[in-house]
Amino acid sequence: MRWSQYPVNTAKETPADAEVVSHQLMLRAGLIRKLAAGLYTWMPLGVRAMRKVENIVREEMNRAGALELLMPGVIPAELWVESGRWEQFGPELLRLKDRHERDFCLGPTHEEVITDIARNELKSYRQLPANFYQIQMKFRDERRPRFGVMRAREFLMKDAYSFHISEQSLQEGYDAMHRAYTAIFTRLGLKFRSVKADTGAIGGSGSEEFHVLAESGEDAIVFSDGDSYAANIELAVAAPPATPRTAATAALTEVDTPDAGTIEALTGFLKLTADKVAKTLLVEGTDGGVVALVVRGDHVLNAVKAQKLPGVANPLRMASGAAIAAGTGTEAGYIGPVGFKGKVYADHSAVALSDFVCGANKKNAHLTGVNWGRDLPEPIAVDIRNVVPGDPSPTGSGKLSIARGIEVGHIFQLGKKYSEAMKATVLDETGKAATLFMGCYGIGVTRVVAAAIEQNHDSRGIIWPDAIAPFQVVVVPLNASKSQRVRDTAENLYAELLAAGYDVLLDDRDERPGVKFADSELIGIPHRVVVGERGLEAGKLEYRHRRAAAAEEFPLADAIATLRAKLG
RNA sequence: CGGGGCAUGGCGCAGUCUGGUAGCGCAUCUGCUUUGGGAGCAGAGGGUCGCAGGUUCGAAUCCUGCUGCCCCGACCA
Repeated sequence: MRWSQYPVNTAKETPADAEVVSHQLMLRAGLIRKLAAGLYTWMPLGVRAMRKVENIVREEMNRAGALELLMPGVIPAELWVESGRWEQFGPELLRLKDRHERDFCLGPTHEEVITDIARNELKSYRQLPANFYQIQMKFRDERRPRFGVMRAREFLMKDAYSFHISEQSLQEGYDAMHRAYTAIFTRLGLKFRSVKADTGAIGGSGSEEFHVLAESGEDAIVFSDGDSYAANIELAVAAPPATPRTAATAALTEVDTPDAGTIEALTGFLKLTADKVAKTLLVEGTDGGVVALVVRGDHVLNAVKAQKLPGVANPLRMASGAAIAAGTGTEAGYIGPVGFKGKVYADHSAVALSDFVCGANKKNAHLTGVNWGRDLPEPIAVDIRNVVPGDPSPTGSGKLSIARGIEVGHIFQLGKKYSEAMKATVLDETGKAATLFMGCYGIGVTRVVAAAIEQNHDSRGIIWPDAIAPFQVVVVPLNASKSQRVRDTAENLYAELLAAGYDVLLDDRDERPGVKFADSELIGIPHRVVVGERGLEAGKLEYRHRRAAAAEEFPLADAIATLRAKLG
């Protein structure tokens, strides 16, 4: 491709409304243009990167035995009513009516459609297992689209669905997808981890997420340095402390703590550390009352864990000011479990406290020297906090660390959730109808592109991994208008690289060297060859990798062989 | 959906408080010079100041109502 015929408008200035680097760089490099909130046009350069990801995904899915198909983006409501999700899904599902006033939605995911296909097309256990996938634009009416294509409303997704006669076959299919995903992200050249995950709204049993590691990632992922344990923070198990609670030594005392309604203010006022404080949070219960959740002052409540507790409303809702007053007689900031009449859950680490501090259920007052069993009943000990770095691994070996990640893939064992609701069965060996076991497997293709940039960039711009780069190599002639020799050499090299099968970009624009260097670095082409009069005098060209600190010269005569070695 | 903020050439902004002929930088176009790290000079084109009302002799500026967008907020590929 010739740059002069390829309208990429690069920008020196960073667009004001772009928050994260990948979004900024994608706009500056002219990969995408915004049409509306969460809706982007992929410009030619961006599409090239997107297609590279897409093709690797396609190849590995095919290699794993999955079959590509393509379902409609617009889905009739009936299928969603049948699965129960027309009611459940909420405002993320964009609903619309056709000219006959019939209800439709824009597909945010395609379990319903594929299950309908499966129940009509799959008749016998002999046809199983089967795995269908598509690569398609999805639409989710996100409550808050942000970070450019990272969380867009319309995005390209690879979604796969597998069907099985048994749980064991499902497990095998799931494992095969895990291997395929590992192969995909490895080939893409990204640093990634898979972690155990909560199944969330889609439902089902086992589930793992694939995260591209990046400082700016929205998700916290947890892994052990002692073994292969890895989970996202929502699921990561906070093990009970190994050392037992120490005996009570202090007497229960009420102290005045004016305006100490936060842990920070309280610890400052009482001159103690937050791990001596029991923080009490009131949440709505299933019976209309409130439930007390107690965690240590230095810990954070984990909503996903808490809302699974018996008696706690799911999804988790913090109690209103009125409910707090009714339940405790005070306001948030001074709540404590002593004398609380409702159900009290406490995190293992809070249960292990002795002589601790908590709210006195009286404004501007706290209790010190509090001890479970002596001053109040033993609470129900549970795991309701986020793990913190240094916590012991729940497997017993090693300590946990926390890293930031961007979720780019998610695999689920759905079980019979959809096949049961939609009556998808096949005949088994005995000729009886058997409900299908299902798995589903997603990769956010457009998000992978953004995540790759998030993980691979510097102050000058994008640094594409070779596998994703829109062009592998850029040929940069310097001051070509002044030199026939530079022009001819660059043209020849360009032709030879094309003939050798490389994606090569020839910067044939009549621009100054600085502009060309800056542009090719901004758009992130990993390999660069400079053709200049200076080098040609000595029969040399110049090569530089986007990550290299300096350029290296090589003989013009060996150009193709040298570049083959560099480009792979 | 709550809370906060912003809408002025393609992009980034000033001008609004205190009404009086719409400006700057980048980008674009033309010419000359320049050419190993985002050039210089000279010139040019491009904006019904988000939309609709209102106040006024006069509104980007004041008032009212809409709309769009951005940021913060516990489930997303």
